This record gives sequence, C-alpha cells and structure tokens, in this order.
Amino acid sequence: EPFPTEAALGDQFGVSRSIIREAVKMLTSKGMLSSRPRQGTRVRPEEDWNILDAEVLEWFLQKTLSLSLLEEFTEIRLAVEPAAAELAAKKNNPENVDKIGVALERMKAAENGQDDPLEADIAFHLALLDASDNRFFKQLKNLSETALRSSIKYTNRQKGVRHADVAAHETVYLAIRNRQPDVAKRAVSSLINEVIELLRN
Amino acid sequence: EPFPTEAALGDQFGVSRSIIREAVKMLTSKGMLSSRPRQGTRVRPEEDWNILDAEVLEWFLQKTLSLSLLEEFTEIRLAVEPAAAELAAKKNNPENVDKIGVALERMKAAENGQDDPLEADIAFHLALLDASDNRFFKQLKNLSETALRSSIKYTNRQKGVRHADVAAHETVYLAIRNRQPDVAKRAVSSLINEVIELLRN
DNA sequence: ACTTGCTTAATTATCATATAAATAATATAA
DNA sequence: TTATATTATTTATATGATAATTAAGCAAGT
Repeated sequence: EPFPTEAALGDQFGVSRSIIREAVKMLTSKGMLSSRPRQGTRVRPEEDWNILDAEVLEWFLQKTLSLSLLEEFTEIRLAVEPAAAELAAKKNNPENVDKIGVALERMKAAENGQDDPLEADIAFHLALLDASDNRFFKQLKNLSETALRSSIKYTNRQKGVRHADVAAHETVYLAIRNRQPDVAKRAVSSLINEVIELLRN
Repeated sequence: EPFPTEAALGDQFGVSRSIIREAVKMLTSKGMLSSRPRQGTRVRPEEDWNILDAEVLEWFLQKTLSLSLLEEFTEIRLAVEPAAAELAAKKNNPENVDKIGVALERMKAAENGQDDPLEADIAFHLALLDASDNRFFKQLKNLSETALRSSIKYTNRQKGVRHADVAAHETVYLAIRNRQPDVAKRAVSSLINEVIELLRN
C-alpha cells in the first residue's frame, strides 16, 4: 500500500525529515511499515503488524475495535490465563500469591463501592500472569489489560460487582495458595468462559 | 542502567548522530531503551523488553539462551498450541486444514530422508497456529518457530524422525479435519509434553 | 521476441552543523 | 533549612547537503 515520501510527510505534518525518519523507523520496527530506496515507504499488510506490542494494539483497536476482535482477544486469554494460574499454583511463590490476594481484597472492597471494580478486576488478572513467573506470560499482560478495558465498551457492564464474580475469583486465589494447579486452571477457565457468554449477549 | 550519549555512540561506531538516533528510536519502540533530555539514554530492565517481538527474541536468545528459558518457551507453547488446535478444529477452514496436511506429508517424507525433519516439524506447528484463524495466535508463530529452532541446540535431537512422532502429529491432523476440538487439543498437549520430557533429559 | 546490460531519475540512507527545549545539578538567596 | 534562580548537559528538532540503492525505461545484441 503506497505511502507519501519522507519529504511529503514532513511537509504534511510541518516537521523536518529527521523526525519523519525517526517515526518511520519506529513503525518499521513494529512491523507496520517497510521502506527501500527508490521504492518509497509502504504500509505492510495488517497481519504483519506486531499487535502483541502494547502500542500497536492500542492503535489497532482505535482503528478496528469490533466484536470479532474482542472474541479473538478472549480466545487467547482462554488459552493463556488458565495456564498461568496452573503455573502460579505449581510455583507457589508467596510474594506473587500475596499480590493476587491483595487484588482480591480490592475486588471485595469494590463490592461496597470502596474501590473501582474494573481496576480491581484488572489487577487480579495481571497479578495472575505475574505469578506464572514466566517471562512470556508476563509480556502478555498488555493483552489481558487491553482486552479487559475495551470489553466494557461493548458489554456495558453494570457497575456493581456481582458477588458471584468475586466468589469465583476467590476460588482461583485459594486454589493457587493451596497448590492445586488443576483446580486453579479450571477456575480461571470458567471465569473467562463467562466473559465469552457476556460478549455473546 | 547507564548508556553512552548519542554523540559518544556515534563516535564509537563511526556513524553520524542521526543514525544513532534512528537506532535508539527502534530500540526504544521495542521497550529496550528509554531516553530523556539531560538524563541520557538508558537500558530499560529486561522485563520491559518486548520479547514477543521476533527481533528482540532473537537478540535476547543470543544473550541468554538457557535451559530455563527453553522451559518457559515450552510452558507457553503448552498453553497456546493446544488451544490453537482446538480452534482449528472448531473453525475447520478447509484451506487451513490442508496446509496442516501438507506439513504432515513433509514429515512423512522426512522419515525417508526426503525432507528436513526439523523444517517439516516447524511447518506443521506454524500451520496449526495459522489454522486457529486468530490474529493473536498467529502473532505467536515467532515464538513457536524460535522455540523449535533453538530447542535442537539443547536436545541434540537425533536427525532421524521417529515414526511415533509422525503418528502423533497425524492424530492431531485427523482430529482437526474431523472437527474433534477436544481430541485435537489433547493430542497437541501430549506432543508438547513430550518436548518437556526431552528437555528434562 | 527475448534476454541482457546500460542509463536515468527518484527515493531512502547518511552526514554535518546548528539551534531549541528540557531538566539534573549546582549555586544563591531568603 | 528551604525555596528559587542559574547553569550546563543532553536529547529534540531543523536544515541542507551528498551518497547509495534500485525501479523503470531504453538500447543493443542474439
């Protein structure tokens, strides 16, 4: 897909060519552009964009947030988060488990209006990924956070936290604390399966 | 972590400051550096590096390939690939399923020395991720490919393909073709669990 | 008709130098 | 001791060159 030349872009945005070049280098390193002498700068096909990169994901969403993308989000969360919970239970690092507990407390506080339910929910899921103690899972925090934040734009979620929701999260926490990998895994699976249900309504 | 100034880097590598700036912008956009006026350029903590980015992953491996990293690789593959197979079976896009079949044929050919067993194996697993028809899973192809390629540096895998291995892959293929998501999922799980076994020896 | 090699022109790649903006670090004043 | 002002360093941006690359068109030879 064609794209203006560096000089044209500079004119268009009222900046020097150096700045355009730096910007193009950034986007190139994220898989969004490519450039060669004489051929110019081109937009690479969307499938090459590094949408696991937090920034790219953000931009991509602003462009194309759709129900189908949310479903894809949730599909991968359904793969990743239960596995993270399983690992968290196996490795059972007290400090990490504690952070999950703290997030759970925030969710309970949110039930009484003393905390933001969405933020507490997000904190819980991110703590889960951290507790996996796996560098690749941790890098996927972007994805879960973004998925959770953008979900609410679709599923105009009632602000109040349902008690059942908190209870389900507590099941996860307890399973991890008690070193029950399989229980933890299944508990997270059913949490996310509920999100899928929500999305389909 | 401190880092030379742009001017110093230019001197060190014999290039102009512009080039250094473009390079720094690239690394910044991958989470590896940060820079502010007067403070200079700094190396960000490794946990911020976008190791899901193919390039970063490559560099990171050259720096720190270790058994523990391979285990982390495999942990996330164990989360992702069975889920991808499950989705592939559910969506059952003939074209995508066909590509898995083609890769399987390559594995069979490799049994008789008519193809490269590693390349055939990689092709199979990448076809699996493609067949998930999910943009996030597809982005994780880097990870699986890199994991598979770097695994062999550790598990000095015998070059010959074991017949059992091909049979296990065929099970996956057939399950996907016959729309049996659960079977496909379990079959891929056991494939990757075998890799874990291999790594531990 | 079809390569093959040459020429041209457009565009990115790099360089050099200058100025602006931001901000640690330091000095000064209250 | 604290608040404020100054300074110096470093990145941020601008400008105007020149070099390198290569797509496209052209020419020559087979």
